[in-house]
Amino acid sequence: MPKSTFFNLPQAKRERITELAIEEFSERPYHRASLTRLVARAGIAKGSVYQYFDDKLDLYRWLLTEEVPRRKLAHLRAEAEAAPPTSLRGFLRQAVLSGVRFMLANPRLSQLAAAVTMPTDDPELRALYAEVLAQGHAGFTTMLRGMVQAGQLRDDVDPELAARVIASVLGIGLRDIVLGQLGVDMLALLREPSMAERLDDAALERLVDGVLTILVDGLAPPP
Amino acid sequence: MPKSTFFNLPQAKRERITELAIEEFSERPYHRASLTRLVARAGIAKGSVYQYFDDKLDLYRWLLTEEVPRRKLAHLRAEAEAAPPTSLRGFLRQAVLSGVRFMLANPRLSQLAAAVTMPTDDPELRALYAEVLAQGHAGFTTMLRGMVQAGQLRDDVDPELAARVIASVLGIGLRDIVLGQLGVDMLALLREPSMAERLDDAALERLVDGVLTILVDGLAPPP
DNA sequence: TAGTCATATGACTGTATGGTCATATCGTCA
DNA sequence: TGACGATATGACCATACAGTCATATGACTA
Repeated sequence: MPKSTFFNLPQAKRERITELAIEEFSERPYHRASLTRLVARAGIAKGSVYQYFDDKLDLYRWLLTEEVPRRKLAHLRAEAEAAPPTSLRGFLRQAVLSGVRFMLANPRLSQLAAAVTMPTDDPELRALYAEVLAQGHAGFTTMLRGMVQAGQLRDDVDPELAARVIASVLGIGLRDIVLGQLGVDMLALLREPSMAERLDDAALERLVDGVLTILVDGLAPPP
Repeated sequence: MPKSTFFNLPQAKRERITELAIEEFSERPYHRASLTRLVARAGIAKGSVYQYFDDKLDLYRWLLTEEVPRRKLAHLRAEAEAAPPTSLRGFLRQAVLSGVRFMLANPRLSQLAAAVTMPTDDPELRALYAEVLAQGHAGFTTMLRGMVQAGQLRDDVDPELAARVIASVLGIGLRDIVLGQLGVDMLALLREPSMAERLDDAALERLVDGVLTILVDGLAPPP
Protein backbone atom coordinates (compact mmCIF):
# COMPACT_ATOMS: atom_id res chain seq x y z
CA MET A 1 0.00 0.00 0.00
CA PRO A 2 1.22 3.46 -0.87
CA LYS A 3 2.02 5.72 2.09
CA SER A 4 -0.22 8.64 2.97
CA THR A 5 2.37 10.94 1.40
CA PHE A 6 1.42 9.60 -2.01
CA PHE A 7 -2.26 10.33 -1.56
CA ASN A 8 -1.46 13.79 -0.22
CA LEU A 9 0.23 14.65 -3.50
CA PRO A 10 -1.40 17.20 -5.81
CA GLN A 11 -3.68 15.20 -8.06
CA ALA A 12 -1.84 16.14 -11.26
CA LYS A 13 1.51 14.97 -9.91
CA ARG A 14 0.08 11.76 -8.50
CA GLU A 15 -1.60 10.96 -11.80
CA ARG A 16 1.51 11.70 -13.79
CA ILE A 17 3.54 9.34 -11.62
CA THR A 18 0.83 6.70 -11.85
CA GLU A 19 0.69 6.88 -15.65
CA LEU A 20 4.45 6.67 -15.97
CA ALA A 21 4.54 3.73 -13.58
CA ILE A 22 1.90 1.94 -15.66
CA GLU A 23 4.00 2.68 -18.72
CA GLU A 24 7.17 1.37 -17.16
CA PHE A 25 5.67 -1.80 -15.70
CA SER A 26 3.56 -2.62 -18.75
CA GLU A 27 6.47 -2.53 -21.16
CA ARG A 28 8.80 -4.69 -19.11
CA PRO A 29 8.60 -7.70 -16.85
CA TYR A 30 8.76 -6.72 -13.19
CA HIS A 31 12.46 -7.24 -12.67
CA ARG A 32 13.38 -5.36 -15.83
CA ALA A 33 11.20 -2.38 -14.96
CA SER A 34 13.43 0.31 -13.54
CA LEU A 35 12.63 2.83 -10.83
CA THR A 36 15.68 4.78 -11.92
CA ARG A 37 14.16 5.24 -15.37
CA LEU A 38 10.74 5.97 -13.87
CA VAL A 39 11.98 8.82 -11.70
CA ALA A 40 14.07 10.24 -14.53
CA ARG A 41 11.01 10.42 -16.77
CA ALA A 42 8.78 11.73 -13.99
CA GLY A 43 11.27 14.42 -13.08
CA ILE A 44 11.35 13.45 -9.42
CA ALA A 45 14.13 12.23 -7.19
CA LYS A 46 14.82 8.57 -6.52
CA GLY A 47 14.22 9.08 -2.83
CA SER A 48 10.74 10.43 -3.46
CA VAL A 49 9.56 7.01 -4.61
CA TYR A 50 10.42 5.79 -1.15
CA GLN A 51 8.38 8.58 0.37
CA TYR A 52 5.37 7.29 -1.55
CA PHE A 53 5.89 3.53 -1.44
CA ASP A 54 7.63 1.00 0.77
CA ASP A 55 9.61 -0.35 -2.16
CA LYS A 56 9.37 -1.41 -5.79
CA LEU A 57 7.05 -4.32 -5.05
CA ASP A 58 4.72 -2.09 -3.05
CA LEU A 59 4.27 0.16 -6.06
CA TYR A 60 3.76 -2.78 -8.41
CA ARG A 61 1.31 -4.48 -6.07
CA TRP A 62 -0.72 -1.31 -5.84
CA LEU A 63 -0.97 -1.07 -9.62
CA LEU A 64 -1.95 -4.71 -9.96
CA THR A 65 -4.42 -5.11 -7.12
CA GLU A 66 -5.92 -1.64 -6.88
CA GLU A 67 -5.38 0.58 -9.87
CA VAL A 68 -5.90 -1.96 -12.67
CA PRO A 69 -9.04 -3.59 -11.18
CA ARG A 70 -10.50 -0.18 -10.39
CA ARG A 71 -10.14 0.99 -13.98
CA LYS A 72 -11.19 -2.33 -15.43
CA LEU A 73 -14.36 -2.39 -13.35
CA ALA A 74 -15.15 1.15 -14.41
CA HIS A 75 -14.84 0.03 -18.03
CA LEU A 76 -17.01 -3.06 -17.56
CA ARG A 77 -19.69 -1.12 -15.71
CA ALA A 78 -19.79 1.45 -18.47
CA GLU A 79 -20.28 -1.32 -21.02
CA ALA A 80 -22.90 -3.21 -19.06
CA GLU A 81 -25.62 -0.60 -19.05
CA ALA A 82 -27.83 -3.40 -20.39
CA ALA A 83 -29.27 -6.07 -18.09
CA PRO A 84 -26.88 -8.85 -17.10
CA PRO A 85 -26.93 -11.65 -19.68
CA THR A 86 -28.82 -14.79 -18.73
CA SER A 87 -27.81 -17.23 -21.46
CA LEU A 88 -24.44 -18.87 -21.79
CA ARG A 89 -23.93 -17.35 -25.20
CA GLY A 90 -24.95 -13.93 -23.97
CA PHE A 91 -22.69 -14.19 -20.98
CA LEU A 92 -19.72 -15.29 -23.02
CA ARG A 93 -20.44 -12.75 -25.71
CA GLN A 94 -20.38 -9.95 -23.21
CA ALA A 95 -17.25 -11.32 -21.59
CA VAL A 96 -15.44 -11.66 -24.91
CA LEU A 97 -16.58 -8.33 -26.29
CA SER A 98 -15.78 -6.43 -23.13
CA GLY A 99 -12.46 -8.19 -22.89
CA VAL A 100 -11.45 -7.26 -26.41
CA ARG A 101 -12.69 -3.70 -26.13
CA PHE A 102 -10.92 -3.18 -22.85
CA MET A 103 -7.73 -4.56 -24.30
CA LEU A 104 -7.92 -2.32 -27.37
CA ALA A 105 -8.78 0.75 -25.33
CA ASN A 106 -6.32 0.06 -22.51
CA PRO A 107 -3.50 -2.10 -23.83
CA ARG A 108 -1.22 -1.10 -20.97
CA LEU A 109 -3.66 -2.13 -18.23
CA SER A 110 -4.44 -5.29 -20.13
CA GLN A 111 -0.77 -6.11 -20.39
CA LEU A 112 -0.29 -5.48 -16.69
CA ALA A 113 -3.16 -7.82 -15.88
CA ALA A 114 -1.77 -10.49 -18.19
CA ALA A 115 1.55 -10.46 -16.37
CA VAL A 116 0.11 -12.56 -13.57
CA THR A 117 0.07 -15.59 -15.86
CA MET A 118 3.82 -15.43 -16.33
CA PRO A 119 5.85 -17.89 -14.32
CA THR A 120 8.48 -16.31 -12.15
CA ASP A 121 11.12 -17.52 -9.73
CA ASP A 122 10.61 -14.63 -7.34
CA PRO A 123 8.66 -15.94 -4.32
CA GLU A 124 7.03 -12.63 -3.49
CA LEU A 125 5.92 -12.10 -7.08
CA ARG A 126 4.60 -15.64 -7.26
CA ALA A 127 2.50 -15.05 -4.17
CA LEU A 128 1.11 -11.84 -5.63
CA TYR A 129 0.31 -13.44 -8.98
CA ALA A 130 -1.30 -16.48 -7.37
CA GLU A 131 -3.53 -14.22 -5.29
CA VAL A 132 -4.75 -12.25 -8.30
CA LEU A 133 -5.28 -15.40 -10.37
CA ALA A 134 -7.17 -17.27 -7.69
CA GLN A 135 -9.57 -14.38 -7.29
CA GLY A 136 -10.40 -14.34 -10.98
CA HIS A 137 -10.72 -18.10 -11.23
CA ALA A 138 -13.07 -18.31 -8.27
CA GLY A 139 -15.36 -15.71 -9.79
CA PHE A 140 -15.48 -17.53 -13.11
CA THR A 141 -16.19 -20.91 -11.53
CA THR A 142 -19.03 -19.55 -9.43
CA MET A 143 -20.65 -17.99 -12.45
CA LEU A 144 -20.39 -21.19 -14.49
CA ARG A 145 -21.72 -23.28 -11.61
CA GLY A 146 -24.78 -21.12 -11.64
CA MET A 147 -25.20 -21.75 -15.35
CA VAL A 148 -25.04 -25.52 -14.86
CA GLN A 149 -27.96 -25.31 -12.44
CA ALA A 150 -29.86 -23.14 -14.88
CA GLY A 151 -29.31 -25.76 -17.59
CA GLN A 152 -27.31 -23.35 -19.69
CA LEU A 153 -24.18 -25.50 -19.61
CA ARG A 154 -23.99 -29.10 -20.73
CA ASP A 155 -24.04 -31.14 -17.56
CA ASP A 156 -21.14 -33.42 -18.47
CA VAL A 157 -18.73 -30.51 -18.25
CA ASP A 158 -16.91 -29.74 -15.02
CA PRO A 159 -17.47 -26.02 -14.30
CA GLU A 160 -14.00 -25.65 -12.85
CA LEU A 161 -12.43 -27.16 -15.95
CA ALA A 162 -14.61 -25.04 -18.20
CA ALA A 163 -13.57 -21.98 -16.21
CA ARG A 164 -9.92 -22.71 -16.90
CA VAL A 165 -10.50 -23.34 -20.59
CA ILE A 166 -12.49 -20.14 -20.96
CA ALA A 167 -9.98 -18.19 -18.90
CA SER A 168 -7.10 -19.34 -21.09
CA VAL A 169 -9.00 -18.42 -24.25
CA LEU A 170 -10.19 -15.07 -22.89
CA GLY A 171 -6.80 -14.31 -21.41
CA ILE A 172 -3.82 -15.23 -23.50
CA GLY A 173 -5.77 -16.61 -26.45
CA LEU A 174 -7.85 -13.56 -27.16
CA ARG A 175 -4.84 -11.32 -26.89
CA ASP A 176 -2.98 -13.40 -29.45
CA ILE A 177 -6.00 -13.54 -31.73
CA VAL A 178 -6.53 -9.79 -31.72
CA LEU A 179 -2.85 -9.06 -32.14
CA GLY A 180 -2.72 -11.59 -34.95
CA GLN A 181 -5.59 -9.84 -36.70
CA LEU A 182 -3.91 -6.48 -36.25
CA GLY A 183 -0.64 -7.92 -37.46
CA VAL A 184 1.35 -6.36 -34.64
CA ASP A 185 2.80 -7.52 -31.36
CA MET A 186 1.89 -6.27 -27.93
CA LEU A 187 4.78 -3.88 -27.47
CA ALA A 188 3.98 -2.19 -30.77
CA LEU A 189 0.38 -1.74 -29.66
CA LEU A 190 1.49 -0.32 -26.30
CA ARG A 191 3.64 2.27 -27.99
CA GLU A 192 1.17 3.11 -30.74
CA PRO A 193 -2.33 2.58 -29.29
CA SER A 194 -3.96 4.11 -32.36
CA MET A 195 -3.16 0.87 -34.17
CA ALA A 196 -6.21 -0.55 -32.42
CA GLU A 197 -8.37 1.48 -34.78
CA ARG A 198 -7.30 -0.69 -37.66
CA LEU A 199 -9.73 -3.27 -36.32
CA ASP A 200 -13.13 -1.83 -37.18
CA ASP A 201 -16.39 -2.82 -35.57
CA ALA A 202 -17.36 -5.26 -38.29
CA ALA A 203 -14.07 -7.12 -38.03
CA LEU A 204 -14.39 -7.14 -34.27
CA GLU A 205 -17.88 -8.66 -34.45
CA ARG A 206 -16.70 -11.33 -36.83
CA LEU A 207 -13.81 -12.15 -34.53
CA VAL A 208 -15.95 -12.37 -31.44
CA ASP A 209 -18.58 -14.49 -33.13
CA GLY A 210 -15.91 -16.81 -34.44
CA VAL A 211 -14.51 -17.42 -30.99
CA LEU A 212 -18.02 -17.71 -29.55
CA THR A 213 -19.03 -20.33 -32.08
CA ILE A 214 -16.02 -22.44 -31.21
CA LEU A 215 -16.57 -22.17 -27.47
CA VAL A 216 -20.33 -22.56 -27.44
CA ASP A 217 -20.98 -24.94 -30.31
CA GLY A 218 -17.64 -26.67 -30.57
CA LEU A 219 -15.41 -27.43 -33.50
CA ALA A 220 -17.25 -30.47 -34.83
CA PRO A 221 -19.77 -29.98 -37.63
CA PRO A 222 -23.39 -30.30 -36.52
CA PRO A 223 -24.66 -33.85 -37.08
CA MET B 1 24.67 -21.56 -33.00
CA PRO B 2 27.19 -23.06 -30.60
CA LYS B 3 30.79 -22.97 -31.77
CA SER B 4 32.58 -26.14 -32.82
CA THR B 5 34.37 -26.13 -29.47
CA PHE B 6 31.11 -26.99 -27.79
CA PHE B 7 30.48 -30.01 -29.98
CA ASN B 8 34.09 -31.16 -29.54
CA LEU B 9 33.50 -31.41 -25.80
CA PRO B 10 33.44 -34.86 -24.18
CA GLN B 11 29.82 -35.97 -24.31
CA ALA B 12 29.41 -36.14 -20.53
CA LYS B 13 30.61 -32.58 -20.05
CA ARG B 14 28.51 -31.26 -22.89
CA GLU B 15 25.42 -32.95 -21.54
CA ARG B 16 26.04 -31.71 -18.02
CA ILE B 17 26.32 -28.14 -19.25
CA THR B 18 23.21 -28.57 -21.39
CA GLU B 19 21.15 -29.90 -18.49
CA LEU B 20 22.27 -27.11 -16.19
CA ALA B 21 21.50 -24.55 -18.86
CA ILE B 22 18.00 -25.99 -19.26
CA GLU B 23 17.63 -25.80 -15.50
CA GLU B 24 18.79 -22.22 -15.34
CA PHE B 25 16.71 -20.95 -18.24
CA SER B 26 13.57 -22.88 -17.32
CA GLU B 27 13.42 -21.53 -13.78
CA ARG B 28 13.89 -17.88 -14.70
CA PRO B 29 12.90 -15.48 -17.45
CA TYR B 30 15.75 -14.90 -19.88
CA HIS B 31 17.11 -11.73 -18.33
CA ARG B 32 17.05 -13.17 -14.84
CA ALA B 33 18.86 -16.32 -15.86
CA SER B 34 22.49 -15.91 -14.92
CA LEU B 35 25.54 -17.26 -16.71
CA THR B 36 27.52 -16.55 -13.57
CA ARG B 37 25.32 -18.96 -11.64
CA LEU B 38 25.37 -21.48 -14.48
CA VAL B 39 29.16 -21.68 -14.62
CA ALA B 40 29.41 -21.86 -10.84
CA ARG B 41 27.09 -24.86 -10.78
CA ALA B 42 28.74 -26.47 -13.78
CA GLY B 43 32.19 -26.02 -12.28
CA ILE B 44 33.58 -24.29 -15.35
CA ALA B 45 35.02 -20.83 -15.88
CA LYS B 46 32.99 -17.90 -17.09
CA GLY B 47 35.22 -17.55 -20.12
CA SER B 48 34.49 -21.11 -21.18
CA VAL B 49 30.90 -20.22 -21.98
CA TYR B 50 32.27 -17.80 -24.53
CA GLN B 51 34.40 -20.57 -26.03
CA TYR B 52 31.21 -22.55 -26.61
CA PHE B 53 28.72 -19.82 -27.54
CA ASP B 54 28.78 -16.34 -29.01
CA ASP B 55 26.92 -14.93 -26.04
CA LYS B 56 24.01 -15.54 -23.68
CA LEU B 57 21.40 -15.23 -26.43
CA ASP B 58 23.23 -17.72 -28.62
CA LEU B 59 23.04 -20.33 -25.87
CA TYR B 60 19.36 -19.57 -25.22
CA ARG B 61 18.48 -19.63 -28.90
CA TRP B 62 20.15 -23.00 -29.28
CA LEU B 63 18.10 -24.45 -26.43
CA LEU B 64 14.87 -23.03 -27.80
CA THR B 65 15.21 -23.76 -31.51
CA GLU B 66 17.30 -26.91 -31.50
CA GLU B 67 17.45 -28.77 -28.23
CA VAL B 68 13.83 -28.42 -27.12
CA PRO B 69 12.25 -29.27 -30.51
CA ARG B 70 14.63 -32.22 -30.92
CA ARG B 71 13.58 -33.72 -27.61
CA LYS B 72 9.93 -32.87 -28.07
CA LEU B 73 9.83 -34.52 -31.48
CA ALA B 74 11.50 -37.60 -30.06
CA HIS B 75 8.75 -37.74 -27.43
CA LEU B 76 5.92 -37.27 -29.92
CA ARG B 77 7.34 -39.89 -32.29
CA ALA B 78 7.60 -42.36 -29.46
CA GLU B 79 3.95 -41.75 -28.60
CA ALA B 80 2.67 -41.90 -32.16
CA GLU B 81 3.52 -45.49 -32.92
CA ALA B 82 -0.12 -45.80 -33.96
CA ALA B 83 -1.40 -44.51 -37.30
CA PRO B 84 -1.95 -40.76 -37.56
CA PRO B 85 -5.45 -39.84 -36.43
CA THR B 86 -7.95 -38.99 -39.16
CA SER B 87 -10.86 -37.53 -37.19
CA LEU B 88 -10.89 -34.15 -35.54
CA ARG B 89 -11.52 -35.71 -32.18
CA GLY B 90 -8.76 -38.24 -32.70
CA PHE B 91 -6.36 -35.56 -33.81
CA LEU B 92 -7.13 -33.30 -30.88
CA ARG B 93 -7.10 -36.19 -28.47
CA GLN B 94 -3.63 -37.18 -29.53
CA ALA B 95 -2.46 -33.56 -29.41
CA VAL B 96 -3.88 -32.99 -25.95
CA LEU B 97 -2.69 -36.31 -24.52
CA SER B 98 0.80 -35.98 -25.96
CA GLY B 99 0.95 -32.40 -24.80
CA VAL B 100 0.04 -33.25 -21.23
CA ARG B 101 2.30 -36.29 -21.08
CA PHE B 102 5.22 -34.33 -22.46
CA MET B 103 4.65 -31.60 -19.95
CA LEU B 104 4.46 -34.00 -17.04
CA ALA B 105 7.53 -35.93 -18.18
CA ASN B 106 9.57 -32.87 -19.17
CA PRO B 107 8.36 -29.89 -17.20
CA ARG B 108 11.57 -27.98 -17.83
CA LEU B 109 11.42 -28.32 -21.61
CA SER B 110 7.75 -27.51 -21.53
CA GLN B 111 8.43 -24.40 -19.51
CA LEU B 112 11.16 -23.32 -21.92
CA ALA B 113 8.80 -23.74 -24.86
CA ALA B 114 6.09 -21.77 -23.08
CA ALA B 115 8.43 -18.82 -22.60
CA VAL B 116 7.90 -17.76 -26.21
CA THR B 117 4.39 -16.60 -25.35
CA MET B 118 5.72 -14.09 -22.82
CA PRO B 119 5.83 -10.49 -23.94
CA THR B 120 9.23 -8.91 -23.67
CA ASP B 121 10.73 -5.53 -24.40
CA ASP B 122 13.99 -6.96 -25.69
CA PRO B 123 13.95 -6.70 -29.52
CA GLU B 124 16.22 -9.68 -30.10
CA LEU B 125 14.16 -11.87 -27.79
CA ARG B 126 10.95 -10.71 -29.44
CA ALA B 127 12.29 -11.70 -32.84
CA LEU B 128 13.29 -15.12 -31.54
CA TYR B 129 9.92 -15.70 -29.89
CA ALA B 130 7.99 -14.54 -32.95
CA GLU B 131 9.93 -16.94 -35.13
CA VAL B 132 9.20 -19.93 -32.91
CA LEU B 133 5.54 -18.99 -32.54
CA ALA B 134 4.94 -18.43 -36.23
CA GLN B 135 6.34 -21.85 -37.03
CA GLY B 136 3.96 -23.56 -34.64
CA HIS B 137 0.96 -21.53 -35.75
CA ALA B 138 1.56 -22.25 -39.44
CA GLY B 139 1.70 -25.98 -38.76
CA PHE B 140 -1.54 -25.91 -36.79
CA THR B 141 -3.38 -23.87 -39.42
CA THR B 142 -2.32 -26.17 -42.24
CA MET B 143 -3.53 -29.19 -40.36
CA LEU B 144 -6.91 -27.62 -39.58
CA ARG B 145 -7.31 -26.44 -43.17
CA GLY B 146 -6.96 -30.04 -44.26
CA MET B 147 -9.68 -31.02 -41.80
CA VAL B 148 -12.06 -28.44 -43.19
CA GLN B 149 -11.69 -29.98 -46.63
CA ALA B 150 -12.24 -33.41 -45.19
CA GLY B 151 -15.45 -32.18 -43.58
CA GLN B 152 -14.13 -32.84 -40.09
CA LEU B 153 -14.41 -29.22 -39.03
CA ARG B 154 -17.59 -27.14 -39.13
CA ASP B 155 -17.28 -24.99 -42.20
CA ASP B 156 -18.31 -21.75 -40.54
CA VAL B 157 -15.13 -21.73 -38.50
CA ASP B 158 -12.03 -19.93 -39.71
CA PRO B 159 -9.15 -22.43 -39.51
CA GLU B 160 -6.71 -19.71 -38.57
CA LEU B 161 -8.92 -18.55 -35.74
CA ALA B 162 -9.50 -22.11 -34.60
CA ALA B 163 -5.76 -22.67 -34.66
CA ARG B 164 -5.24 -19.75 -32.28
CA VAL B 165 -8.01 -20.88 -29.94
CA ILE B 166 -6.69 -24.41 -29.84
CA ALA B 167 -3.13 -23.21 -29.43
CA SER B 168 -4.05 -21.04 -26.46
CA VAL B 169 -5.90 -23.90 -24.83
CA LEU B 170 -3.18 -26.46 -25.55
CA GLY B 171 -0.46 -24.04 -24.57
CA ILE B 172 -1.13 -21.91 -21.55
CA GLY B 173 -4.56 -23.34 -20.77
CA LEU B 174 -3.57 -26.94 -20.50
CA ARG B 175 -0.61 -26.06 -18.35
CA ASP B 176 -2.83 -24.17 -15.93
CA ILE B 177 -5.40 -26.95 -15.92
CA VAL B 178 -2.87 -29.66 -15.12
CA LEU B 179 -1.14 -27.56 -12.50
CA GLY B 180 -4.52 -26.73 -11.00
CA GLN B 181 -5.35 -30.40 -10.75
CA LEU B 182 -2.00 -31.13 -9.16
CA GLY B 183 -2.45 -28.21 -6.80
CA VAL B 184 1.06 -26.88 -7.41
CA ASP B 185 2.61 -24.15 -9.45
CA MET B 186 5.12 -24.58 -12.25
CA LEU B 187 8.22 -23.80 -10.26
CA ALA B 188 7.29 -26.39 -7.68
CA LEU B 189 6.85 -28.98 -10.41
CA LEU B 190 10.20 -28.07 -11.95
CA ARG B 191 11.96 -28.58 -8.68
CA GLU B 192 10.08 -31.73 -7.69
CA PRO B 193 9.14 -33.50 -10.95
CA SER B 194 7.89 -36.56 -9.05
CA MET B 195 4.82 -34.51 -8.16
CA ALA B 196 3.58 -35.35 -11.64
CA GLU B 197 2.89 -38.87 -10.44
CA ARG B 198 0.09 -37.60 -8.25
CA LEU B 199 -1.98 -37.38 -11.43
CA ASP B 200 -2.73 -41.01 -12.25
CA ASP B 201 -3.82 -42.30 -15.63
CA ALA B 202 -7.50 -42.31 -14.82
CA ALA B 203 -7.43 -38.68 -13.70
CA LEU B 204 -5.45 -37.79 -16.79
CA GLU B 205 -8.01 -39.44 -19.07
CA ARG B 206 -10.85 -37.63 -17.35
CA LEU B 207 -9.04 -34.35 -17.74
CA VAL B 208 -8.29 -34.84 -21.40
CA ASP B 209 -11.80 -35.95 -22.21
CA GLY B 210 -13.18 -32.96 -20.38
CA VAL B 211 -11.13 -30.53 -22.42
CA LEU B 212 -11.91 -32.48 -25.59
CA THR B 213 -15.63 -32.33 -24.98
CA ILE B 214 -15.50 -28.58 -24.58
CA LEU B 215 -13.41 -28.04 -27.70
CA VAL B 216 -15.15 -30.52 -29.94
CA ASP B 217 -18.74 -30.37 -28.82
CA GLY B 218 -18.85 -26.95 -27.23
CA LEU B 219 -20.16 -25.71 -23.94
CA ALA B 220 -23.83 -25.55 -24.83
CA PRO B 221 -26.06 -28.51 -23.95
CA PRO B 222 -27.11 -30.64 -26.94
CA PRO B 223 -30.49 -29.49 -28.24
C1' DT C 1 62.45 -31.92 -26.19
C1' DA C 2 60.53 -27.93 -28.38
C1' DG C 3 56.82 -26.02 -30.65
C1' DT C 4 52.01 -25.36 -31.91
C1' DC C 5 47.29 -25.21 -31.57
C1' DA C 6 42.83 -25.71 -29.21
C1' DT C 7 40.93 -25.09 -24.95
C1' DA C 8 40.36 -23.38 -20.09
C1' DT C 9 40.72 -19.84 -16.67
C1' DG C 10 39.17 -16.09 -13.46
C1' DA C 11 40.34 -11.45 -12.35
C1' DC C 12 38.62 -7.48 -14.18
C1' DT C 13 35.66 -3.85 -16.65
C1' DG C 14 31.71 -1.26 -17.48
C1' DT C 15 27.08 -0.82 -16.51
C1' DA C 16 22.77 -0.98 -14.24
C1' DT C 17 19.95 -1.72 -10.36
C1' DG C 18 17.16 -1.09 -5.70
C1' DG C 19 17.57 1.12 -1.78
C1' DT C 20 19.57 4.62 1.98
C1' DC C 21 20.34 8.84 4.31
C1' DA C 22 22.05 13.27 5.61
C1' DT C 23 20.64 17.49 4.01
C1' DA C 24 17.65 20.95 2.00
C1' DT C 25 13.19 22.97 1.01
C1' DC C 26 8.46 24.10 1.74
C1' DG C 27 4.07 25.34 4.02
C1' DT C 28 1.84 26.59 7.94
C1' DC C 29 0.85 28.23 12.30
C1' DA C 30 2.27 30.80 16.63
C1' DT D 1 9.73 36.25 12.29
C1' DG D 2 10.82 31.76 13.83
C1' DA D 3 10.16 27.15 14.24
C1' DC D 4 8.46 22.72 13.32
C1' DG D 5 6.65 18.80 10.76
C1' DA D 6 6.15 17.05 6.21
C1' DT D 7 8.21 16.43 1.92
C1' DA D 8 11.92 16.46 -1.62
C1' DT D 9 16.58 15.57 -3.02
C1' DG D 10 20.56 13.15 -5.28
C1' DA D 11 25.05 11.48 -4.10
C1' DC D 12 26.17 7.24 -2.54
C1' DC D 13 26.33 2.07 -1.35
C1' DA D 14 26.21 -2.75 -2.06
C1' DT D 15 25.18 -5.95 -5.40
C1' DA D 16 24.73 -8.38 -9.66
C1' DC D 17 25.39 -9.02 -14.28
C1' DA D 18 27.33 -9.97 -19.33
C1' DG D 19 31.22 -9.90 -21.51
C1' DT D 20 36.71 -9.41 -22.13
C1' DC D 21 41.38 -10.75 -22.22
C1' DA D 22 45.99 -11.85 -20.89
C1' DT D 23 47.61 -15.93 -19.24
C1' DA D 24 47.86 -20.87 -18.31
C1' DT D 25 47.09 -25.67 -19.39
C1' DG D 26 47.13 -29.67 -21.95
C1' DA D 27 47.45 -32.62 -25.97
C1' DC D 28 49.59 -33.71 -29.94
C1' DT D 29 53.39 -33.39 -33.47
C1' DA D 30 57.96 -33.03 -35.38
